[in-house]
Amino acid sequence: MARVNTKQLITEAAVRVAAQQGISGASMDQIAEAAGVAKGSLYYNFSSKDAIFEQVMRDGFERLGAAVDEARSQAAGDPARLPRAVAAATLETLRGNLDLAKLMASEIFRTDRAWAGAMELARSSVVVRYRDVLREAEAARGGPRASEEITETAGAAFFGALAGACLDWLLFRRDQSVDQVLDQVLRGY
Amino acid sequence: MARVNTKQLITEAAVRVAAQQGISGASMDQIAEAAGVAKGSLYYNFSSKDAIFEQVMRDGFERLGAAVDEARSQAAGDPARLPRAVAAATLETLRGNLDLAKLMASEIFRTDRAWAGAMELARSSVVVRYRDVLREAEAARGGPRASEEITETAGAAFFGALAGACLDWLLFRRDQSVDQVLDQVLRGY
DNA sequence: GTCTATAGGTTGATAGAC
DNA sequence: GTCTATCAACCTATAGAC
Repeated sequence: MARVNTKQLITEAAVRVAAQQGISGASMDQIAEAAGVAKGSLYYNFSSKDAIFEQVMRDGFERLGAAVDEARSQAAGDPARLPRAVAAATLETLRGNLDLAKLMASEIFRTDRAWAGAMELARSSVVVRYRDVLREAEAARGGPRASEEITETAGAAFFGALAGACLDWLLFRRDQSVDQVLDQVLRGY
Repeated sequence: MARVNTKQLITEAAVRVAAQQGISGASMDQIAEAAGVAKGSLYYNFSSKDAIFEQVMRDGFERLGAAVDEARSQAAGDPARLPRAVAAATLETLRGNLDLAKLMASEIFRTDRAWAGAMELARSSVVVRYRDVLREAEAARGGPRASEEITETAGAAFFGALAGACLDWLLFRRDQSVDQVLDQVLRGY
């Protein structure tokens, strides 16, 4: 067994390299160098380059889903403020994993990758979580009609608004606080 | 002079190929074949592969900006319905250029490309348009405070919500009408 | 489990005929 | 202005030593 988790060393290096030049632009040589291992070790720990990035994407959505779940359980008693709590947790997670967030943004609508099926499952489970958050908030404010009217599409829009504002913030206008960004995103939610 | 616009033939083919396999995955051989010209003609009309995709991105943002401008001028007399009019124009434009929309989504937050500077300018001008739409709508409904409180970040969030919902719709759940998607996205705007 | 060396295939770009 | 032919560079993946 390895002294450190070589698999994790490799996926973290893959994220760093791919954030700079995209997945196709990230060569196995560069990933090996960034991870501090030989290229042969990449192929011992993963069956292919695709397998590395499938793991990267899986980890990313899992992390995001866990952050949303945690925010939901913490704000369970106050459904009116649930959207803001979940939005804040999302922004913090993306900020703490900026390289990964950029990568996920550039891959989320690609249907050609070898790992597209696995990614679509993970993406869908996150979108459903956002949909449920909007439903709970609507129910709490006694919305006009039953919350079944809020579909996955609304969840995708909420997620898109968060991701779009967050990356605009972190990449192009960093001189804002989290609360300022939240205020801008949540006008209306 | 060529009998048809070879440059346009090439950029359109580049969009089709790159929508399937990404920009890095799109080879010059494939683009030439899809355009129905020889590879040498690619290099006669464009200085490099990067130059082709810089033109592609420029065209995409220009098309989107023009659609927003047209919707704004048509809805000029009714600022309360401006967001929906602009949102509808955005969805229709993305739907009519789905390959290009996928490509733009996967590139919009990449800062490593040779054409990143040009793309950031184009992206910013589109975000400002959405911000202005939100400001006009807020002013029309006599919003709590001056519209200066609505920043580019809100514009980026609005754009993100539209793009996120639209691509979720067109790629994963096509069994919806434009109006249904608009209803989901605009809850709150 | 990690390493080095190399095979095998693809790519972006150029040269020169027509 | 478009074509064909070709090259040098690069990349993924494998083989085999340690």
